[in-house]
Amino acid sequence: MSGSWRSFGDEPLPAPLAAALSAFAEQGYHGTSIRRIAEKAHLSVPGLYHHYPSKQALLEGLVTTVMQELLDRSGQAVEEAGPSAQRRFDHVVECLLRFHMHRRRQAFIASTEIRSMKPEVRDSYIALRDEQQRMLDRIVEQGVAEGVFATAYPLDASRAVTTMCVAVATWFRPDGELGPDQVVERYLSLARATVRAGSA
Amino acid sequence: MSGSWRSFGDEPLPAPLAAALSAFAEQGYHGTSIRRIAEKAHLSVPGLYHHYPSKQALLEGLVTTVMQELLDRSGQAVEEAGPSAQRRFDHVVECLLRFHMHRRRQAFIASTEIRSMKPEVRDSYIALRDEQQRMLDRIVEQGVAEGVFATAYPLDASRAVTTMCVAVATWFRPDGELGPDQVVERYLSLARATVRAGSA
DNA sequence: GGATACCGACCGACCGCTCGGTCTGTACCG
DNA sequence: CGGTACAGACCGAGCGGTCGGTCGGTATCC
Repeated sequence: MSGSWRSFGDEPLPAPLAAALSAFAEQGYHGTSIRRIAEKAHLSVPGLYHHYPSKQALLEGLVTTVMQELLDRSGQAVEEAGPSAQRRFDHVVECLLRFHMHRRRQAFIASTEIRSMKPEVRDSYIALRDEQQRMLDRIVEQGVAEGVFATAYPLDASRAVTTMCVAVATWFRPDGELGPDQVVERYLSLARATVRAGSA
Repeated sequence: MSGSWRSFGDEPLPAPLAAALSAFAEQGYHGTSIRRIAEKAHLSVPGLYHHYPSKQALLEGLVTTVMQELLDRSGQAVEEAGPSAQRRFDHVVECLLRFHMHRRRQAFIASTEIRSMKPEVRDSYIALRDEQQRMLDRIVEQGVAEGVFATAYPLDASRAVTTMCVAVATWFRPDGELGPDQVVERYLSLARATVRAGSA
């Protein structure tokens, strides 16, 4: 379906994951006790462990699904954009921005709790994250090769653009003064400038 | 002294702070036990408490000094730049970049452990951080007013530039393939592009 | 009656922190 | 110059409490 990467019907997380999400976002992984998560999920501690085998499994359940979703949406966004580097770039950046506004807490946890992941969880997360970065890298390189982007440092610019999009998750608030569409407009303009896109 | 904001003679931290720094950087605040810090400092637990009254005091000792130092250096950098918005911008960005390479672990902890700070520590840290942001905000606004920066969104561009400079602390490695001077050259170019500075 | 969904009670380990000391100086007194 | 007084630096042992996780159940549904 066209543009489906743009829409976020808020399918609810299972109660234990939703509880872990809000607790981790507030206190961090190590700062959150399993009892606090159980309490937020309206469950006893053994009740919680009936659904998830460990605290680490809760973190894993949050971060692997979220990165996979981002990757899927980005793939759709690029595919829909067609061959133009400019359009591909715009679509991926918009996708990154919308994702980090609508999934802000999951994305925030995934990027800040890397240290708390056990090696296998961390490795698979980083692999997905690198794949996401390379997707944008290739687009910027394509744009530079075609002469539509004029940056002298394509890979650094690509990383910088990703960084500023990801950082949106740290300050965006649904009830803030800027709505998602305004943020997309502004940050798309900034991202284009960073790679020195031809248009204004 | 001219350019003193550029030079980082590595004055060593007191042993307990150095130990806390490396432990917090590896495991995070809540993921680090006081015993682990004591071990790294070659001290017993009571020996550690002889120097610092609490675990929180170690965190405070790391984050308040580091933000104050950044603010001091930025002030010097701006002052040395004179009245030109372009030169002021360049100096502050270079200062941010060099700081986040040379003080990367302190800066990383300060920005990632905000949740772990007790309210008074957090409040004073955030006040310093905001002051740093406003310093760059005013420069970008000045540049836009004078017509040397063409960005349509000065405050968003200013935040984006800060974000990409701060993020350098998360990936820069002293033994990496890019040295500090190269990073400054590249990111200064990116930062100028982001605010649409007149020069190439 | 088996599977699913839970819970009260509990476990060993570890948490941040403190108690009651022991050292090694160093300063001053006679 | 020996002796006393004191302070800073440090530690073994252990405090009350919380941690992640588990055991042995019960209630409910198909």
